[in-house]
Amino acid sequence: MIEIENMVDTLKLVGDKCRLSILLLLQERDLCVCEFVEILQTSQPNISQHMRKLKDGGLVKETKKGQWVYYSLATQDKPFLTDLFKYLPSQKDKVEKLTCEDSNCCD
Amino acid sequence: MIEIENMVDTLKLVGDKCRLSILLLLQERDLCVCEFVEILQTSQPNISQHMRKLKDGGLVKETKKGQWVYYSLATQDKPFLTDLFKYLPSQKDKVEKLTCEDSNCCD
DNA sequence: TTATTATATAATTATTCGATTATATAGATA
DNA sequence: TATCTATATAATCGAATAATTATATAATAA
Repeated sequence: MIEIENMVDTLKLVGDKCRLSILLLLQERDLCVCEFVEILQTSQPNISQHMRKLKDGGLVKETKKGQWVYYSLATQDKPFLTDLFKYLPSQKDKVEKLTCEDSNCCD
Repeated sequence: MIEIENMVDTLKLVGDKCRLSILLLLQERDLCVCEFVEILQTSQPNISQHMRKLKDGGLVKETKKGQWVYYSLATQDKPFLTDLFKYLPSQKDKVEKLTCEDSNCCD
């Protein structure tokens, strides 16, 4: 059983188009900031600030690899989120279309 | 499958302590505005405005009975909400403690 | 009719929030 | 070393939001 206040905090985090998209994308594979920038068509600082909120809320964790920072899902302790994600469309195509993979970005 | 935008709209609605509490309370039984005011310890206009948002978002529907307006859940078409509510504590005790039921309120 | 009760609406205020812009940091490379 | 790249942080701005206060509406009761 989850306290209402804790649930509300998490729902506020996922109740944003950019952050919810980030979490769905991370279901496909770990991604770095520049990849989110490309897929979500927004600025690097915008992504960085959303990632900080998600990290503070315990929804993602980060791993530094050289100059890149890879983010991964940390929602194992929040099965209600996994339930929720099942109702939302796969972002597989978006991750596969990344042009980063063809260039010298993030490797 | 639900569009991300639609999901975000609904998550914004439930990502508020007062509104999420209202929805959980409505799982027990239909309630009128004055009962929410008593249970949630807030003002009547505050409840009314939250109810309007929930109604606009299609999460509740209203039934007028004399001078009272009873609200009920309208989440049959949103199973992901029913899933979510399962993780949250029952509000049965709060509804049962209503002093309204002993007085001339809401009958 | 007038008064009372339940609810809704409008106006206001304070706060929060998402995005942008500018700047800083830290690692990689020349 | 100096420079370039990826990311983070800080500052600012405007929009959205929750709550309060005041007022309106609508049904009931006296």
